[in-house]
Amino acid sequence: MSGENREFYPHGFSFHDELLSVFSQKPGSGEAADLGFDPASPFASLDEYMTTPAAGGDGLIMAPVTPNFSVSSSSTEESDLRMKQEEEEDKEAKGNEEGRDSFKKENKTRKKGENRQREPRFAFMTKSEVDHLEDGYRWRKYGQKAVKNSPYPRSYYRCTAQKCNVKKRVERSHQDPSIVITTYEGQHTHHSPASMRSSSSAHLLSPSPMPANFAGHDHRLLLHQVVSPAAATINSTSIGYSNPSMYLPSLPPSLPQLQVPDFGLLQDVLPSFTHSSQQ
DNA sequence: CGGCTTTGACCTGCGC
DNA sequence: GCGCAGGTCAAAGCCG
Repeated sequence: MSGENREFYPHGFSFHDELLSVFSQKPGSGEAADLGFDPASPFASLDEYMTTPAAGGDGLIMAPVTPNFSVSSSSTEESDLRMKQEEEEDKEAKGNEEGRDSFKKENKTRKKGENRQREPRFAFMTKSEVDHLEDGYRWRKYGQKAVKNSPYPRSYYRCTAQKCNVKKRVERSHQDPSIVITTYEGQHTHHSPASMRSSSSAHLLSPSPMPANFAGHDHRLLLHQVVSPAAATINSTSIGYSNPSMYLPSLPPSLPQLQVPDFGLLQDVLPSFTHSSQQ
């Protein structure tokens, strides 16, 4: 489906239009402040957190490409999304550690009052013409539901790899139909099939497990996309990190002059990228 | 024929 | 308890 794109992105990863914003949710372990937005933080909202570089922002990336675009919009949909994620964080914090390989049974047998096991979630918005963004993995659609207050349905995908329970939801913003909201849940237990086809880049991959949306992605491509909106002529995708510092401890020397209009060096936009601490 | 999408039904959680 | 919304299942159909 994206064979033509692999000429540019040999990982099989194709990008969609413009990277708008990236925000993540911490892995469900109760360590609320580690990777995601900390409800107890001094920031009144995730918006504020995201737009406040001083926050450190581990796990939260704001990388506007379009100067006019503001991730700090008061979009009710975005607010809802954040609220849901924060709620899920709370649930995760209370959750127990059970096997995750039979979520179906879990869902069907879990009684009210019990906390459903939640995988780490990671959501980001992408400006894209297509709903399902090519990310190097193979996905099987297993459901679609109409979303309240939105004319656009939400699609549910599951990774086709065996023993890989990564799921993702894809929905289009009703506020801005050009924006696709993708939520990944879980971690891949394997490498990106697309990346495996490219031995030249396979060494860049982190060992699994890794963020569902990121395994097999050369983050330099993201950075390149950030600074090169012109690349939108290629089908392009935005990428998010549950903890960017894990995967991009320092800027690759191959991209020494990354500049983001109005934001200076990329490090200034994505401070967590340059954090030396890793976890 | 295998893999994938579609879609209605079903289940669960939550608010009232 | 009821209704709503989100999430998932699974049968049927499509497609290469």
